Amino acid sequence: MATVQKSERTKTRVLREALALASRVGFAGLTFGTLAEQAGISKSGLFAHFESKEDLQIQTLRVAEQMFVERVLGPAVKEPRGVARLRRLFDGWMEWIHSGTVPRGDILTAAAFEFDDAPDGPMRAAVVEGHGKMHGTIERMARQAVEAGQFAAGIEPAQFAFEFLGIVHAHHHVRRLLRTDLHARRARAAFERLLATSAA
Amino acid sequence: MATVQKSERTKTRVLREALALASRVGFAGLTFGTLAEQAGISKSGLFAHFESKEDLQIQTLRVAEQMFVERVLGPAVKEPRGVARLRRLFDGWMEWIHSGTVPRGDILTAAAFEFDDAPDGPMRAAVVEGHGKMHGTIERMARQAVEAGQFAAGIEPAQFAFEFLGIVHAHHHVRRLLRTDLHARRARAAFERLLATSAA
DNA sequence: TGAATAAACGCACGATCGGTCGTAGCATCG
DNA sequence: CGATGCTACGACCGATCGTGCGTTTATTCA
Repeated sequence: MATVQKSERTKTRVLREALALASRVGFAGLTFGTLAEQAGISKSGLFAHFESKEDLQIQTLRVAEQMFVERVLGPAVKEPRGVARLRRLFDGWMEWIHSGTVPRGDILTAAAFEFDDAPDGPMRAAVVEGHGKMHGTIERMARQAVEAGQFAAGIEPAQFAFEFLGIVHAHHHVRRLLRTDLHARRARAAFERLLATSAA
Repeated sequence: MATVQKSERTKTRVLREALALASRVGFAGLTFGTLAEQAGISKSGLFAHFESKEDLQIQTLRVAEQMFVERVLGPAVKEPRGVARLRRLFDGWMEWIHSGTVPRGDILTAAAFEFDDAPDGPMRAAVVEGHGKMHGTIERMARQAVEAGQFAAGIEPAQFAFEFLGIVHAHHHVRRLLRTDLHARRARAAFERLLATSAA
């Protein structure tokens, strides 16, 4: 028994450091050398846990996704279907961006920007898959709002999802570029306008 | 006379190659080695024209900006003030993204994504400055639309600019991530909705 | 044309990258 | 307790990065 292997605890700790590091310098800057230094482990020791840099990146991304689900998506789906759920998702996402959890903003959005033009590979595939899942989730929520009669019948859920993600990404980007939170209200206003013009 | 120095022509040619290269692999991937190879010049020969990598990046960015002004901004400002001008700007920008001019989409937007979280430096400053100019331009156009009575009096030009840029950036990003042009109509629909809800 | 100048070159540097290998230490379990 | 196997280590490799240096080649101008 006692399957809480020593190795497993080390790996968890290393992954936490990896997430922190990636959130500061991006996934491309997540190198074995710097991670080893930060985690207090030797470079070659890392290879006992990750078989390649790509593997390290993907596992780190998974950790981030898991945190996003716990802190943003989970609370949202506890709300009743429709507009309330969409609102909670947006609020949670904005909070996630501003929280100290991931200091430089939304690491998942950052990864999407980083790898949108990368050559094909497992990491890019993982990012694309994550984007697809998120898009599908928002689309489903929008459809439920239509079915509940909260959104007009003519509203296209996919169009709604595109614009929803666009607002979140725009906020993330401007925040990082200008290093100010002043645009949070712009994003919120855009979201409210999106909701208003979708209403039945 | 004949002040069209040999060097100047070489530099122009090299910069054209640099722009093509950066549009394929990003500004970070714009290395002296690969550029030298592509331009048919030696690595050290490049240092006769660019004193550092940062210098090379900035000069390449300037070339791109100049092209953007010629092909997108110029035609737009020939339209009458207000909605017509904004429409032309959007159309031109979408065309610019899809044109073969810069194969991988809008290199200026790409640069903004690449450097939004970079450490301070001349290149980041240049990108921020470019974003500020663009934002200011759109804001001004929106204000003129309000003054012309085409937009409602309550419309905030800065909010309009934020959402305009958001739509363009979202399109650029999704296009690169999913490698399809299917979302051009989503961007257009979002833009039309933005115009419609801004109308007087 | 010849002297002065500028452009382009080959070469090499130190740093850092992802990754391999042989080995020593320590946890795990019979 | 003692054997086994995983964890972590230090040293090292080849490639590539940005960037100097000293020299050769090409251009410009008197």
